[in-house]
Amino acid sequence: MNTEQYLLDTVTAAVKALYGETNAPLQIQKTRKEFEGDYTLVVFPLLKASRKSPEATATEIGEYLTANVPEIKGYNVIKGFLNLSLKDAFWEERFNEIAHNEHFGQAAPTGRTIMIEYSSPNTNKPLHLGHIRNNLLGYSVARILQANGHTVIKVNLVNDRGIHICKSMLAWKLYGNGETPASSGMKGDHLVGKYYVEFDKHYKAQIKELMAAGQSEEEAKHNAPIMQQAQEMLRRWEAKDPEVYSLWETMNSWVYAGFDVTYKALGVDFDKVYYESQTYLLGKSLVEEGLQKGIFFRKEDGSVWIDLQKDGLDQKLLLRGDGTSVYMTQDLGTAYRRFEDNHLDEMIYVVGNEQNYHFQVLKLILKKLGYASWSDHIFHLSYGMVELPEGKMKSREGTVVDADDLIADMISTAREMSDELGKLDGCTPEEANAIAAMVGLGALKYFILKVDPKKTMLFDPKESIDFNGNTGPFIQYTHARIRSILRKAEEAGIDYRQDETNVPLLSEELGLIKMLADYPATVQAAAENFAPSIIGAYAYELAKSFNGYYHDHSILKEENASVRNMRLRLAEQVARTIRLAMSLLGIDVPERM
RNA sequence: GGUCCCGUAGCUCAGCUGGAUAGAGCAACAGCCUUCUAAGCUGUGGGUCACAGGUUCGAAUCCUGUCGGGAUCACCA
Repeated sequence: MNTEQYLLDTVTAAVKALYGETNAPLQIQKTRKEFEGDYTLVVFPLLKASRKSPEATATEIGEYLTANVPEIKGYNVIKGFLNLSLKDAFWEERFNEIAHNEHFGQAAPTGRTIMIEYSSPNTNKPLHLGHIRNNLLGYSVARILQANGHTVIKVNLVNDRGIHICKSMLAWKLYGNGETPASSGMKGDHLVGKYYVEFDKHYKAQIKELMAAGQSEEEAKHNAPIMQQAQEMLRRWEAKDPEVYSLWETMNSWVYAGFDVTYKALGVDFDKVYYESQTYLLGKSLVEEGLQKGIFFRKEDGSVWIDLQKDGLDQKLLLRGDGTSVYMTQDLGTAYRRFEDNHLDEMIYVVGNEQNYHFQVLKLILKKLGYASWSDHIFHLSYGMVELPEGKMKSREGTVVDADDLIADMISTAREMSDELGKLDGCTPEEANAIAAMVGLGALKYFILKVDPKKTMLFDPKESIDFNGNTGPFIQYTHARIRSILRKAEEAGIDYRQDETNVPLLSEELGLIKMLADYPATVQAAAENFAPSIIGAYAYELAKSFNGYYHDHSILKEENASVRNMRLRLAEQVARTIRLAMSLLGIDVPERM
C-alpha cells in the first residue's frame, strides 16, 4: 500500500468537505526529520479556497483529519505546514505487511517490454573504466526496471568489424609470431589490444619517416604502408576473403573469451548479443524509403544526406557515395528491426554523452520518416565520462584504467584490509575469497553508481578503495552484522518469527519501519529517473539508521522476549531490504564480513 | 561559432515533479572497544547553492542573460 497516495486521497476528501471543490494542487511529502510528524501537507495553495491565514487553514484541516480519520493520531502546525502523525498501530501494520509479503519490492507485471542496450564494446582492445560505468549502469537500470514489473531484454551490440580490428589483425600477422592467448598466457582481449598498440607504434614511426622524406603530415598518414595494408585487409574482409575472415574469427574469439571473464567478474550479463558484422547492412531500405518520401536527397557523387538545418542541426550523411552504410544507417536499421521484432514499448541505449548529438539526430530522422509512434520511445541513457585525478583518460598516453586491473586491485585491497582487521579469521579459504571479491566489487560498483549518470565523475582510486563512510562495504557490513545477530538468535533457539505480540515501538524503530515502507516508492523513483544513484542513497540511509540504532539498543540481550523478538524481526527486514536494494545495483551482500 | 550537458562545504557527491533552518562521506578536531562485528558510533568547525535579473506566498530547483568547465558538430564507430 502506498501511504503517500492514501493520505493524498484522504486529504483531498477533507479539503473538499471543508472548502468545496478546488483545483489547488495538493502535495503530501514526508516530514523533515527535525519536525514532529510523519507526513506534511503544504497548505499555501489552499489559502484561496479557505480564505484564512495559513495557520488557521492548517489547524482546521488538522482538526478535521484527526477527528475523522482513525489512522491519524494528531497534528502540529508550523507556519503553512501541517504535520500529520500516524498511529503506531498503522506503522505496525505496514511492518507486518512487509514481513509477510514474499514479493516485497517486486511490482506486479506491467505488461511493458523494454529493451536496454549496454556495454557495446569494440573488439580491438580490452574494457576500461569507462566501459565499467556503462556496464554497471546498464545492468542496474535493467534490474530496477524489472523490479518495477517490466519485461526487460538486455542486449549487447558488439562492434566486431571495421578498420580498427584490421589494425590489430595486421599487426599480429606482421609482428605476432603466431602468439596466442594460450602460448602467451595473456587474456585474449589484452593480447589483441597489445597488437592494436603495436600497430599504432609502427604507424607513427612510418609517418615520421615519410614526413622526414618531405611529405606533409596528411600525405604521410594516408601513404603509410601499414595503413594501406590495413585498408586492403578491410576490403578483403568485406569480400569475405577466407584467410582474412578466418583470422578475424580467431582473434574475435580470443577477445570474446576475455570479455566473458570481465563480464563475469562484474556480474553483468545479456539476453542477446548482436554483432555489427551481421547488422551493418541494415537500414538501407529505410534510406530508400526516405529518398522516395523526399526526406533525404542524393548528391552528385551518389551519397545520400538529410538536411536538418531547419531543426537547428546540420546536414547528415546516411549513405556513402559507394553505397556502403555508415553508423547512422545501421542504427536506423537496428532500431527499426528491434521495435518490429519485439513489440517494444521502450528502447534504452546506454551510451556515453559524446553521442548525444547522434541520438538526437537518430530520433529526429525516424520521426521524419513517420515512425514517431515508437521513435519517441527511444531513450538515450547518456552518461558522463569518468575522469582521473590527473585528468582525462587517454589511451595514447597510457592513462587508461584497465577494467581487469582495477577489479583485481579492488579485490586484493579488500583482502588486505580484511586480513588486517582480522575479519576473515575462521573462514575457509573459499569463503575468504568470495567475501574479498564481494567487498572489493561492492566498493567499486557503489562508488560508480552513486553518482548521477549524466554527470562527469571523478574516479579517485584511493578514495574508491576506502571502505569507510558512504560506500558499498559499509552497507554490506551492516547487512553482515544483522545476519550475524540472526544467526546467534537461531543458535540460542529463539523463535522470533512466531511472536506477534504488540509491543511499544521506539522512535528509531518507527523510523526504520517508515524507511522500509518507503522502499517500493524509491524503486519506482529510480526507474522513472533511470537513476541507480537513488537506490544507492536509500540503501546507505537505511544502513546508517540501523547502525545508529544498533549501537544504542541491545537486541539479543533485551530481556523482554516480545521486545527482543520484534527487534529481531525488524533487523531481519532491514537486512532483507538492504539485500534487495543492493541487488538492484548488482552488488552482492555477504552473510559475514 | 551552433547545439547539448555541468557548476552545491577544502575534496568527492546527494538534494525526486518549486516548500520549512541546503545534507552525507572524506579530510580536520574532540570523545567512545570487559557489553550482539570499532569496515562502527557520538559531537565540533566548515556554504553568497558560479554571478545578475525575472516568475511567486515561497527558488539550489523553473525562465532569461553573463562567466567558467566539458561534450559534440567526419564518406570513424
